[in-house]
Amino acid sequence: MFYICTENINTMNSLTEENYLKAIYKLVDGEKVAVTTNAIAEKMNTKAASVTDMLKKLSDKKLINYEKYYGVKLTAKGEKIALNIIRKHRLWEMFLVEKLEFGWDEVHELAEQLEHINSEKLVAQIDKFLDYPKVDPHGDPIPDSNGKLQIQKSALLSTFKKNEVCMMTGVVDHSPSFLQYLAKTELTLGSSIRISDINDFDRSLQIAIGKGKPFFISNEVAKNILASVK
Amino acid sequence: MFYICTENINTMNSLTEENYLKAIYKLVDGEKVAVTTNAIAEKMNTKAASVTDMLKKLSDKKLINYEKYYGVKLTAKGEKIALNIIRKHRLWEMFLVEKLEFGWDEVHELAEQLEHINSEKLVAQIDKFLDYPKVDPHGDPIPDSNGKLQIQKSALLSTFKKNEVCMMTGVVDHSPSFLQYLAKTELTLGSSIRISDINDFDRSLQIAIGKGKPFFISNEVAKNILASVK
DNA sequence: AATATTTTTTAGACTAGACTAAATTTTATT
DNA sequence: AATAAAATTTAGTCTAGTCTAAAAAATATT
Ligand SMILES: [Mn+2]
Ligand SMILES: [Mn+2]
Ligand SMILES: [Mn+2]
Ligand SMILES: [Mn+2]
Repeated sequence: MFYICTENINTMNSLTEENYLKAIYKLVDGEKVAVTTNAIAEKMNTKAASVTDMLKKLSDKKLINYEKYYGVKLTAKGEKIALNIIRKHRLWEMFLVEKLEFGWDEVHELAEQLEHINSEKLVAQIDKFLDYPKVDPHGDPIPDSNGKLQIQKSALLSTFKKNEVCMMTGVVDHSPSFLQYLAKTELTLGSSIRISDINDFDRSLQIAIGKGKPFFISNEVAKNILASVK
Repeated sequence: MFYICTENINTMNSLTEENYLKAIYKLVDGEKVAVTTNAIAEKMNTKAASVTDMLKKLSDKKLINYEKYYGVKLTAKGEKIALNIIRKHRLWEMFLVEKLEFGWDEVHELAEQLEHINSEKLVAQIDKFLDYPKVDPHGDPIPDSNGKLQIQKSALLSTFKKNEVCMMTGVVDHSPSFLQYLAKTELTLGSSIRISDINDFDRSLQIAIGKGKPFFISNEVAKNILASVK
């Protein structure tokens, strides 16, 4: 049993407020625990005192439930706004990669700007233009216009066993350097990965993509790749 | 003889600073006169006192030449920044109309937001995606990446004579209501217009588009349509 | 040339969002 | 249970951008 927010979320929230809501959403990450002031401060690259100020404001606007010294949770409305920003972020990333020849390693910062553009029609049309994609260029799911999110059940590539075959569905680390590294291999979203060997000592893997020739990846890399059983 | 700015314009200017520069550019409008504080205040929907504050700041940044009580002119660098914002505005309008099924009457406000997105590559790719358009959906010229503007020599439709044939190249009034009115007629950019009659009393026109049947437009409308001799 | 009007600038105050330093509350350790 | 450490909030300050009211300069009118 859970509640759905039917309120109009197209109210005026500042760019800063939107970023705080998004940060809180990402810190909650499905778990039901309250998010701490320090965690938000770190994520937002700001100081705890600034966060406290903003929490009061968001609380006044009924976008979060805030209890002093305890922590903070998004209200249904706050969560819906956060999901809408994430929706826009991921649609823009998809647009940049699919239509404007951007690499998957160079879209995030730009999407951080574009996600704050305020136009329902624009989002709807971009969505249509891309033919309603379900995931973004990094394999992250795109919330629908109601803020509903398709949860995908993937596991870290490092948890698969020898001779298993799986499909790459996403990445954990989104840093340009990691994405650029992957771009130099055959590891892309949708790749069929066969684990041909696992090194007992360092947990590094020998893998093969489709019918390609096998190559090595470190455990560090394998821990940052998401895959689903085929 | 005139000077070209070769300075890097990709410095950090706030959204507000960008809007002031654009407002000043539009108020200069080719003429060499200085722009007044009150004119800027009116265009920016703000008060003269606020304008004075901003003029000091832009002057410190060497983006305008500001003399107290006299008025203000853009420096070469200030003008280049203004033209770059206008370039982005018009490219975004074109993108919205050409690729996302927006009407020409509903893109301006959205472009006011999008023009402040900061990414050289994004602009270059949108330009390429649109196949390097020369004019925006309203017939306004799109500055190139160096800030060079193709000046088009058009005249008001109200200045043409009976039986003359011309081509519609743009609009003076950009308001949604005027654009929506035009959208209901056959008057669109590129339309071949023949002036079949001019009413002496109220200067209203009887015109025909291509081989279409003639219809009337008021002098008020004719004064807001730009056309070039065919 | 003197005076009135308009335009522009200055002075002082406000808000959003940030910061530092100090106070308070919570949590961990003895 | 007392004390130390960590987390959080409060208090006070700062900047960008806005405002109103008053002062100063420029322009128009007599
Ligand atoms: Mn991203
Ligand atoms: Mn992404
Ligand atoms: Mn426009
Ligand atoms: Mn336009």
